[in-house]
Amino acid sequence: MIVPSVRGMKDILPPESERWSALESSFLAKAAAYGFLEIRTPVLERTELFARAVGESTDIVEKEMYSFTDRSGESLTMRPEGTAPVVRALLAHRAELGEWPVRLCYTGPMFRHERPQKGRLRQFHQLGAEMFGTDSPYADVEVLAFLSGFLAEAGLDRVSLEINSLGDAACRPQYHQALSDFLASREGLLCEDCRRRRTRNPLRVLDCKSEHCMEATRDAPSILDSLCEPCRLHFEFVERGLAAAGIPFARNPRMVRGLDYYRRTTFEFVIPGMGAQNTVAAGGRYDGLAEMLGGKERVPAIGFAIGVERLMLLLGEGEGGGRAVEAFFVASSPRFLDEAFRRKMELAGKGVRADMDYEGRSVKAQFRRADRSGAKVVVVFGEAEDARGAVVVRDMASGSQEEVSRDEAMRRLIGLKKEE
RNA sequence: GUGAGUGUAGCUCAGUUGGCAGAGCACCAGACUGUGGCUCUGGCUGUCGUGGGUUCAAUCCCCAUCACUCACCCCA
Repeated sequence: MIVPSVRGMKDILPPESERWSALESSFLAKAAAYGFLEIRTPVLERTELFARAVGESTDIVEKEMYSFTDRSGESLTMRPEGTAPVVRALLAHRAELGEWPVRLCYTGPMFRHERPQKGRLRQFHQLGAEMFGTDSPYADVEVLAFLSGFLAEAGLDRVSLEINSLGDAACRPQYHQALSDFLASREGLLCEDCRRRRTRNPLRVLDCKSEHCMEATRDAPSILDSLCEPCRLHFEFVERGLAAAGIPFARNPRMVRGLDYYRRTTFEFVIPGMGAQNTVAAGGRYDGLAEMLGGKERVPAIGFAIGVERLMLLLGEGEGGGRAVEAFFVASSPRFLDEAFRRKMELAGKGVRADMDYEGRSVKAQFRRADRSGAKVVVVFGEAEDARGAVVVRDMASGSQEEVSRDEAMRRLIGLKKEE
């Protein structure tokens, strides 16, 4: 009985793994072009970090964290998201990271104990970026331009960007109160879930998919109408910036985020008609988080995360990597295996991939394998040529072949690689 | 956490109203005793997810369990 893998955790096999690597490198390259350099933080953090950053009463902290007590009695948690660890690292290494703004990005696995579903796993992966140390809405526009540019370059079309503002400490409480009062007046019309949400997290009611609730909240007060002057100006600046950058977007005053730390700008890239998990990337501004985590100074910040699995889903199978085999060596007799093997190793050392059959199969079978391997040429080590120190080089596409010296054959194969 | 569906050869699936299981593809060998892709011929492979129960007998019925899928919830 083989040991099964853990629920919701998947092996990523070639050639899919090749596409993952390619996606990650293109992300890091794009990030570098915008000034974001990679940070690698531990997968494990103290549970307290997420409890404080993400919010005690969020679903993530309440029931989705992989937490355990380690041998020293400390409660540790496998990170459910990437922002809190990066902020923690920023505060710990403030002096080493240079002047504001500090731009960091990351890639890696995150863990949440949810019921697995299409586009949702227990170990999933994110590409993320965070920009620290400026309140300027230019930062919001920059981060969105980076994200939107990356998604487009990755080959994603049909995405739409939705933006919203959650206000700040000055205006959000008033809005909460206003919304709460409104919902109280409509209590009877709400679904069971929403009645519960009404007191705990009123914003969620606006996001309910139930038709009754959507109807009942049609004329609910909008957060965007309740913003204080600074928040309103900030939001409008971001909108103008996006327009100037040629990035299409839509306001969505009902957009809700699952983490408590967001302030002001929030955004999501969604794919219409992709099923339940239609958010491929999301983020927002979190100006208060550094202080919540014990930072002495205020560090305004904005960032995003992209769901790699969801992005891969959208990009489809694609061509998929896999390294092409340049040449396949056929040994017409087992006594040529040594020679063929030595040549194969020699080519590998030069970065050329050759393959051969080690099992002593018939020439016919070796050719069949050569064909399937996709090799451009087959090199035959045979009796007749051996006396002359030569081999037969066959072009698999055309079927033409000729006899050349072994050294010449090697030179050609190395040349073949260089032509690409 | 809730609900529904699925789980049979490497892959995609069929199947028996309960009697120790099949197809296609793939794979292997052969159809010229050094040469592939097409065609033809032959061949190999399964604890019928796992553990119990009912039965003379279960892959097919019952219970449990695990995994996967989809939806809800929530989120990347």
